[in-house]
Formats: sequence, structure tokens, C-alpha cells
Amino acid sequence: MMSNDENNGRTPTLADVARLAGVSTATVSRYLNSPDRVIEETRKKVGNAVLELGYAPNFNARALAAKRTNTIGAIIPTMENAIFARGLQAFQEELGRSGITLLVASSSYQTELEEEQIRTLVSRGADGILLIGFHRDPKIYEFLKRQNVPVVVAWVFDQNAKVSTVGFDNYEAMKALADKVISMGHRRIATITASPEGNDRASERLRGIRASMTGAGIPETELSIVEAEYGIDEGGAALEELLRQSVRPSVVICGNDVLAVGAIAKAQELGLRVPEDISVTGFDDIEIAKISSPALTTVHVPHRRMGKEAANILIGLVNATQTQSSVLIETSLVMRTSLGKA
Amino acid sequence: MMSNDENNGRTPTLADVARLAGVSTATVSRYLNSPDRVIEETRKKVGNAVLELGYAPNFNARALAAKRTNTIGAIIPTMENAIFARGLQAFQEELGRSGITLLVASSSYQTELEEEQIRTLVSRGADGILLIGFHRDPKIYEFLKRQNVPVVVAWVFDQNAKVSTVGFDNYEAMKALADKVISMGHRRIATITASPEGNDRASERLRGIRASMTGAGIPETELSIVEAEYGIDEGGAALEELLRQSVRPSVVICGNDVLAVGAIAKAQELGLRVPEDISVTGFDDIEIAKISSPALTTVHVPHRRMGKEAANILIGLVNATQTQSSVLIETSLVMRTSLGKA
DNA sequence: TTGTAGGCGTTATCAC
DNA sequence: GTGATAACGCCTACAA
Repeated sequence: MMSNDENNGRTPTLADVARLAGVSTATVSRYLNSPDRVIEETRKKVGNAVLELGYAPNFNARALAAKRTNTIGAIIPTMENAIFARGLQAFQEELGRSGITLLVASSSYQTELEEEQIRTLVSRGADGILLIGFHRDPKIYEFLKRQNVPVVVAWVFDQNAKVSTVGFDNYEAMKALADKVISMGHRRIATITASPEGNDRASERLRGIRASMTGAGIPETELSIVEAEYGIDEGGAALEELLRQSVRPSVVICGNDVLAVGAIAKAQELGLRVPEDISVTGFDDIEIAKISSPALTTVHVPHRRMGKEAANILIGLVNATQTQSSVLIETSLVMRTSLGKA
Repeated sequence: MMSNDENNGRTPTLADVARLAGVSTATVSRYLNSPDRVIEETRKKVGNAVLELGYAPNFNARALAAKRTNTIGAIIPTMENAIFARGLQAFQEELGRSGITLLVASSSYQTELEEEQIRTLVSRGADGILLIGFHRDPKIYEFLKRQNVPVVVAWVFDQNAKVSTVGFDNYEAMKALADKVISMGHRRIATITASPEGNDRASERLRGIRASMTGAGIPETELSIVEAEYGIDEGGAALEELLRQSVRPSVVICGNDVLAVGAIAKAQELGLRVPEDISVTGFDDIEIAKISSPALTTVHVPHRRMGKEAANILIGLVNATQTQSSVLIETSLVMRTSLGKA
């Protein structure tokens, strides 16, 4: 065989394969999409041509003609946060099982960026989209509806929402933790949280703490709040800020395990014993919670299950085999040693 | 205004916008791609039409016609591994700065899966691709070359490779660590590593340890090796296995920080003091290394810088403003307390 | 500055 | 079973 570049430098197309195999483009297309609809002999001819040319179908052309991409998009706040990255991994694995590819984008918690990414995903023909949390311009939901792109919102749960949700009740989950904290005698409560601005998980959790305090007769104004970005060092810095305030808290409720671990490390560095001098709690229950010393009292979030369920609901929505529905992922309190009596 | 669905349920197209605005499709296209080439007045007309229809361009059609996607693909082994997730985040941020979208896939360390994903990415028209590590069927590199898709391989460095690399010398980095370990008197050396099968980072690091031992006159056959998947618990289980062997190692060199932290936790659980009874080292220097107790002696890998550099090289390759080139990312030994004298 | 028209690589509807 | 051929939605010379 002399060579296989009859067609100068172009990347081979369906037509090239058809020519080489001596069949029509229609047949090649059939060979690719439903091989059983083409007779054995031609199948071989076409197969060889495909191999010889190193042909790879042009997805964009296919999507254009077929009006379906077998693609689902997901936008998460950040991949830096282990729990999102891992939930996404589970989501992806489940999609893979159905031969669906995942398109990922991360918004860095910027809503405008997220809007743009949603449009990009839709432009790319995503058959469905996974989003984290409710909070966003209602116009986006309208846009998505108009474009006929089903959505699943994860990390939150609301039976009555107009979209499908797969997650837990952030308010209740955090309230349960706070109730426990208060039941152990704590009154001087502080929290280190992500900015609740445009972040409904964070604001709901904050609301949970406040409700718990109020329920116990503690004025919610007594709650000290420090905002921090995601990161161990950030958690430490936030703790320092907390300690600069007039009354030292007896417990610091953190928005996630990473912040909590950072707070613990900083406290110890400053000579405070945890939990004897100050208690600290986390949220998420990622692996780090177990190996932290003291081990972290936290809220367990089954992120892999959440990712998996989200994938299945979205797939159902896309195939229209399922109508809008939400699933509640149960969280649970995990008592370890970083939370002690007041 | 009565409504904006003159066109039944279809999602609006360029033609719809053109019709509504009373201009040609070419003008709308120009409005979208180079607004400065259309006069203010028509710009307004078209803009309104776009808004009113909630028009979103069809990316696939655009890619088909323009033969450029402004998209770059990346395949990483897994998002579960924080250092990949974070390197990828940096990669993405850098691409975003140039208006390029990122397509992500994770191969779960399965080479066949990776091959498939590479084809998918190419099919989707990725202008360039980021891969982790060298090791893969040469045919893939040929395929990529034939398809004219530039590649950057990260997490490894080889000036002489036929593709661009952005990373460090895994062999040298680990050898430096091992040299240090041995200089502290250790002779009974063990390692917990990811399976080196088809993983050149892991196998190179293993080679580094062996070379160091040989250099110090320690028969490399004395190296105890246990393979483990990524995870704290996996690291712990691996340590247990190591301790079941006849001679107890004085030091355990782990393939990454997560395994190391797991090993430390398990050792302590079994009543061993670290580093007095057994030393442990990590690799990567992610945040967890600092808060581990004892803090982890490890190899610092500037993953964000690596992601960023990889993005820039790939962008240069895609724009053909740059030819193949590799950049070395320097790693460094970080001495903390988990490594003590033998 | 704007419009006309051909083409990008596939799929899908028909006939044959 | 297989082959023409018209979409699919957009871009881009080329004209006007």
C-alpha cells in the first residue's frame, strides 16, 4: 500500500471513508451508528477503510444533524473543594455507564461567570445541566426552560422547587448540629463560613445556627460570624480574627471540614486545647475529618450518592422517561472529639 | 408585544434573529463575532432581536463552519486526587483568561478508557489536549498528530520527548527524598505506592528510591513495596500489610500525602510513635501535609504553576505562535517532623 | 456596511 | 441493504 493520504493534509471525513470503501456516505453512517443494519461484507470493507484512514467522526457535525449530543454539562463552584470534585466524579461515573460524556465548568462562586457558562453549555448542545444550589437569576431558569434543557440542582433539597433537586436541607442539617452543640452547654457561639452572599447553602446553614440559638433562648445577635474562603490557612486566619474579638467563643461552628481543620491547627498553634479550651465542628465529613487531631465532629454528607442520584435523575429527564422529581439525601451527625462540653 | 414565539417550539436560530431584526443572517453573524464591523443602528436592532428571542448560538454549527472550537480538552486520572483537581483548576483559570473553554474527562487510570476519551475529545473538535504522564500506546500520539491536535503532557518532564511536557522529573524528585532519608540513617525502607503499571509517575518514583538505595550500598531487593489506591484508609491498610512482614521498616516512603497521612494515622492507632518508632514521608505537599500530626516531610509540587504553564504552552501550540517546548517545574524537599533519624 | 450563496461533516428520509 | 439528497445552523468569501 503506497500511503493513505490521497487527501492532502485534511483530516479524513465520512466521504473519504465512503470513497475508499466504495460505498455511499449513508452506508458509512449506518456502519457507525447501527452496524446491524449493514451486511457483514460491506461492514468489513468500511471497517478497514475507517482503520486505514484513522477516521474519527466529527462530533459537531453529528450533533448538528442528529440534534442530540449525548452530553451533559455540570457547573460547580470550584474543583478545589474536595467534596464537589468527588461528587462530580461520582456523577461522571454514572453518566459514563450510560455512554454520556460530561462537560465541566467551574464558576469560582461568581454568578455572572456561571451565567456565561450555562449559556456556553447550552450552546454546546448539552442535553441537560447540573447546577449547585438554587440561587441565581430567575431569568436563567427561564432561559433553560425556553431552550428545553432539563436541569438538576444539587446540594440542596426542596420538594416544592420548580426544578428537580438532589440534596439535603442545609438549614435542618446545620440546625441539628447546632442543637447538639447547645445541648452540650455552649452559649458563646461563633461561626466561620463561606460568604453567604449568593450562596444558599451557606446562608441556609447560617439560618440553621440562628434558629437553634433562638430556640434555646440565646439572642441570635450574639453569634460571631467571620467569613472565609475555602482553605486550611483561611480557616486558621478566620480563627485568629475570631479570637481578637472581646469575648472568646467556647465553640466555633465551621462551614466545612477544611475550615475546621485549619481553625483547629491555628488554635493549637496559639496554645489553646481543643476541645478543652475551645470546641470546633466541621461540615461534609471528608476523610480529613477522621485524621484530624482531635478528630472532627461534623455533618456527614453522602456526596457520592448525591452525584449518582443526580446523574440518574438528569438522565431520566433528558430521555423524558421521567418527569421532574427531587430526592432527599439524608445527612447525619458524626460525633468525634473536637466538640466537647462547654 | 404579543409574544415571541412566532416559531412554534423551536429554539431560535440565527435566521430567526435576522428575520426579526430585518437584516441578513450574515449581519447577525457579524454582530455576534465582530460587532465593530456593523453600524451602531443595526447593532441595536439585532441586539434587541437577540434579547427578545433569548437566542443562543449553536456552538456545533459554529464549530462546523468555522473549523475552530476555542476549546481545549484535558484528561486526568481522577478528580478524587486533590492535586490533579487543583492543577486542573489552575489550568482552567488560565484558559478562561483567553476565552477558551475546557472539556474535562477522567480516566480512572484505565488506559483503554483514556484512549476512548481522547478520541471523543478530538471528535468534539478540541483544539488541543492536556494529558497526564507519557505512558500510552504510541498509536495515540500518531493519531493525535494525524488529526493535527497539539498535546501537552503534564506531571512529567522530558526535554527530549516528542511532545511538549510541563512537569518535573519524578525520578530525581523521589531520589532526592530517598537520599535524604538514607542520610538520616534509615536502612529498612518500605514504600506505599500507586500501581506502577501504566503509571510512569509512580514507576519513575519507584526507580528513584531504588537508585538511591543502590547508591548507598543497600540492595534494592530489600525495598518492601505495597501498592494502594488513593485514599487515607487505603494508606492505612497498606501500612498494616507492611507491618505484617517479617522485618519492620524504619521508614515508609509514600507515593503521595494522602497515603502518608493514612499510614501515620494507622501507625498511631497501632501504638507506634511517628517518627520515633517509624518515619513516614509523603509527596505533593498539599495542605493536609501541614496539619497532619506529626507534620509531613514531603516533596513540594507547585501544581498550580504547572497547570498554568501547561495552559500557556498549549495555547501557544494551538495558535501556532509557538513550537513544541517543555518547561521544567522545580520540586523541593519540605522537611517537617514525620521523618526522623533511624 | 450589508446581502447572497456555497460549504462545513453528519444524519435521515426517501426511493431503489 | 444501499444510495441519492435534503436538511442541520452557522461562517465567509464575494458582490453589491
